[in-house]
Amino acid sequence: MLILQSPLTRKLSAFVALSDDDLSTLARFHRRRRSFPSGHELIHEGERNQSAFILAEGWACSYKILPNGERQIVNFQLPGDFLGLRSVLFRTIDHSAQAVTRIEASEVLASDILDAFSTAPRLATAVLWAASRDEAMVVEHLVNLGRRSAEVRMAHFLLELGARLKLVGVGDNSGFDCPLTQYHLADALGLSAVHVNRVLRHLREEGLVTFQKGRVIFDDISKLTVLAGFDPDYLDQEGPLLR
Amino acid sequence: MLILQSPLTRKLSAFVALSDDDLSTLARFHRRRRSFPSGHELIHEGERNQSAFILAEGWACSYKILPNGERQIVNFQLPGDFLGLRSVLFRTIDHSAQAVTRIEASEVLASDILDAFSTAPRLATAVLWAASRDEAMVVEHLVNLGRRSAEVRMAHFLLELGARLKLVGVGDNSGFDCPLTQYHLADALGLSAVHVNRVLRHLREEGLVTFQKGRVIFDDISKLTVLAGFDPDYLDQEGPLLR
DNA sequence: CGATCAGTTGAGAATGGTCAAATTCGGTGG
DNA sequence: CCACCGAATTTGACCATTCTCAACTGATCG
Repeated sequence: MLILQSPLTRKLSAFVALSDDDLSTLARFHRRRRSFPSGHELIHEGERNQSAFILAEGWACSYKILPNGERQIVNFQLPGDFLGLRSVLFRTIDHSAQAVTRIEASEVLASDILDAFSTAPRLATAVLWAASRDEAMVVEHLVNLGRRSAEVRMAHFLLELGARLKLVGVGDNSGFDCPLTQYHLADALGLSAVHVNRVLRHLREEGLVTFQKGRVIFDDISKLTVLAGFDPDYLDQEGPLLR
Repeated sequence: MLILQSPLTRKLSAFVALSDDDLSTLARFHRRRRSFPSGHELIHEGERNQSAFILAEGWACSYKILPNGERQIVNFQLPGDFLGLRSVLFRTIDHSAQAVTRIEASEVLASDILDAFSTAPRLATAVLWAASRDEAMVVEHLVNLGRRSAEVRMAHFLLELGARLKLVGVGDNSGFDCPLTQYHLADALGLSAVHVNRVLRHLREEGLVTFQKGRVIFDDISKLTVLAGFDPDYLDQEGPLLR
């Protein structure tokens, strides 16, 4: 039994009860662990045979660049999340990913993952679960972009980030430390940086949230939750589904 | 060796070379095949222990309804696509899905899929691949909503739909039959139905695409592709990745 | 032959974008 | 400690895209 678990192991264990064999296979994913500076691009859109990464420490984001140079951030990754998992199953990768803060990440080769799948089927199921959870977040983000106003969009985004961080054990209902700039928010929410600033000011003046100096403070989380139409349970997992 | 393959089998075979065992496991997914009328809701957001479906014939869409009653369509499903795959791995399903046309679909229980995973690891990999392909489409859609103008968004959407249908063998570069209403387009693209109408008129007047009477005609597909910044290859798979 | 639903069009309003110019803040070198 | 630099944030004025409301057309169907 391992005492010190990686964030990924902790996450997957919340879904499936993993055997010792599964755990040691997972441990092998963490051999090539390295550190990358803030801003470093780990995954390059269009690259072939790109390997994936498991984030162990820090924040990252995945995004696409449009022909006109604009950027759309698809999601942010926190410790325990995969980076570029789709590159394992596709010849070329369809998005880029970069470190938001200085990060620690383990490189995982496509063959590592595919081999693990054939020998450890429960692990395969667990990884599919993790991928589904990612997709659920992307879907929620898509709804956010398609049908919510800038203000509600921002509120929803900050609440979701807060919920994710709470699950990982960082931050609580009062707020969280947040290394994102207003440009990150703009690129994630499909807004201009100028408008992000105005929306943040308005939310602050209404006494709902404060985003300043690398910290998000939920001044009135219940009002904010109502405004955003946010379901606080949607990422929650009430104990392992598979035993 | 089966002569008549299901659309799903054909799709998965484009990615992994499936053994006869895999194929017969896959065939078992198609026992409970049924027909549903246009508009029927097969998957209900918030439901527990919801089963999934494999679409065999017709078009469907998955979507979320917001507190204010607005709808955001996340994706359209064509023959060979899964409906509600995430319900297999989550206790409650986070979106709804309904038939756009009259459809034929096979109900698949969560246990069918999870059992198949433990006995047929290649199939597990193939399903993860299909899920990743779905996610790639959702990501592209997200970028569409976040960073493209209504006109470019529409152009991109119609080209993508055309590309998917071409892969399935329906339609070609000249156009395709399309059962969607302008309301479907509005709910998918995050626009009002009124604006959808204006955008379609403009694209038609510019001689780029015509969307009328259940048919999409690419009047000038190369100009349209440039306008949309569309990569025609992004869904393409050049022969099986795993042998 | 009404009723209904998808599609069309116009006018005015609102949301969010662009451009340009401050201002603040965290370093960094002297 | 202080002056200075670049990056991030803030604000104002004006503009563009898209929405809303409302009315009208045309097809289909019982």
